Amino acid sequence: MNDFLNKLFKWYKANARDFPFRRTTDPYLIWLSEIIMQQTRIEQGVPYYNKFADVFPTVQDLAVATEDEVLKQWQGLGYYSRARNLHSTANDIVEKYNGIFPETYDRLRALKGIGDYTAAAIASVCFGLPHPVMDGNVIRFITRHFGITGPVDEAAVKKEIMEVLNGLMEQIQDAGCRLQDAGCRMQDILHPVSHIPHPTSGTFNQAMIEFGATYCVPRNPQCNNCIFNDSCYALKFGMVEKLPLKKQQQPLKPRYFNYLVISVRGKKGLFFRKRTGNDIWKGLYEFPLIETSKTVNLQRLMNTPEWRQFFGASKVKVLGQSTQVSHLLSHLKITARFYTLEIEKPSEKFGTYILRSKFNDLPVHRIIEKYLEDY
DNA sequence: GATTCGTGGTG
DNA sequence: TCACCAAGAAT
Repeated sequence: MNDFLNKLFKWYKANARDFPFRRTTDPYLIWLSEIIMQQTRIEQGVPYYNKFADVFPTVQDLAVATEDEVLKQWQGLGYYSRARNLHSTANDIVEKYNGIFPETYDRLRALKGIGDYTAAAIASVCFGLPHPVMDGNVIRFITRHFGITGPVDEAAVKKEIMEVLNGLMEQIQDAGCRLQDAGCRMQDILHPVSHIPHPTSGTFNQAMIEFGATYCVPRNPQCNNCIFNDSCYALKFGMVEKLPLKKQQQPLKPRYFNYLVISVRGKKGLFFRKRTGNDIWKGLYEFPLIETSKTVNLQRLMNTPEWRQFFGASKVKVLGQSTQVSHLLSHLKITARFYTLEIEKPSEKFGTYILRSKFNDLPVHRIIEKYLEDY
C-alpha cells in the first residue's frame, strides 16, 4: 500500500473523533446519521442524531410515526425534504423490504433521499463495499493534494476526482487481499481506533472525510504541520486557497413575508397553516401569510386582495406590528413582519386554531420558532 | 446542467 | 453586513 494511504490510516487511527455513529454499523443508524449530517456541521447534527436514535431507535419506530412528528424532531435543522424523505423511506423499508436495509450500492441508491454520497457511505461502512464517498471534505482534500484545478461544479471534474478515489480504493482492496494471503487481518495492520469496527473501505472513506473536515479545512489550513506537505500539489504551487475552484454562487433573491398573528377575542390561541406546494419549508406550520413583492406598510397590506379575502367586511382589530425580521436561506433573503390581529369569530379560512398550550407540538421553521419564543 | 431546497458558524 | 460553506439530493 502506498505512502499516501499509510499516512492517512496512521493519522486517522491517532486523530479520529469519537462520534456515537462511529460505534455502530447498524444500517438504520448509519443511514440516519448520514441523512442528518448532509450539508450540516457535525456539532449541529450530533444532538439531532442522538435525539432521533432515542425517539426512533428502529426503522419501524420511524415508520409508524406521523410526518408531523418526524418534522417536529427535525425542526431547526433545515433542508426539511431530508426529514420527509427519511420518513417515506422508513415506510418503504418496512413495507417493501421487510424492515431490512438493502445491502448493495445500487439498491441503496434507489431509495428516496439517498444519493451517490449516502449510498457509498452506507455500502462501505455497513457492508464493507469498495465505494468511495465524495463529499465537500473529500473534494477539497483531493483537489488540493492531487492538483485537480477544474471547477468542481462540473460533472467531468467530479468524475476526475472519483477516478482518483477509485484508484485509492483499489489499492486498499489489493492490500487487504495480500495481507489476508499472508495470514494477517486488515484490522490488525491498520487498526483504526477501537470504536471503529470496519477497517477497510468504510474506514478509508471516514478517514478521507475526517482529514478534510479537521485538517484540510477551507480557510487557514495548517499546511506547515500537514502530514502531506511533501506531496500536496496545492501547497507546492501556492494554490491552497484557490482550490477547490467553484463557480460564483447566485445572489440571494429577496422575498417579503407578512405574517398575520390572529387571535380570537377572549380566547388564547392562534391560527396556523401548514405550508404545502413546492416551496420552502414544505410541511411546516406558520401563521397565515401574505407575501408581497416588496416591503409594505399596514395601509398597503390592508389593500391587498389577500387581506380583503381574509377579512372582507368582517371586523378585525390591528393590535400591533413587529419590526422587520431578516432571515437568510441558502438562496433567499426573507424579510418578515408580524401583524398581531384580533377577530370576533373564528373561521376555517385562517387555518387551524391552536391553543397556546399546543404550540410546541407543531413543527415550525426558525422564523416562527423565534417569534413564539417570546410570545 | 442549473436551481432549489435551511440554518448557523466564521472571517 | 456579507460571502462562504458545511458528512448532498431532487427536479
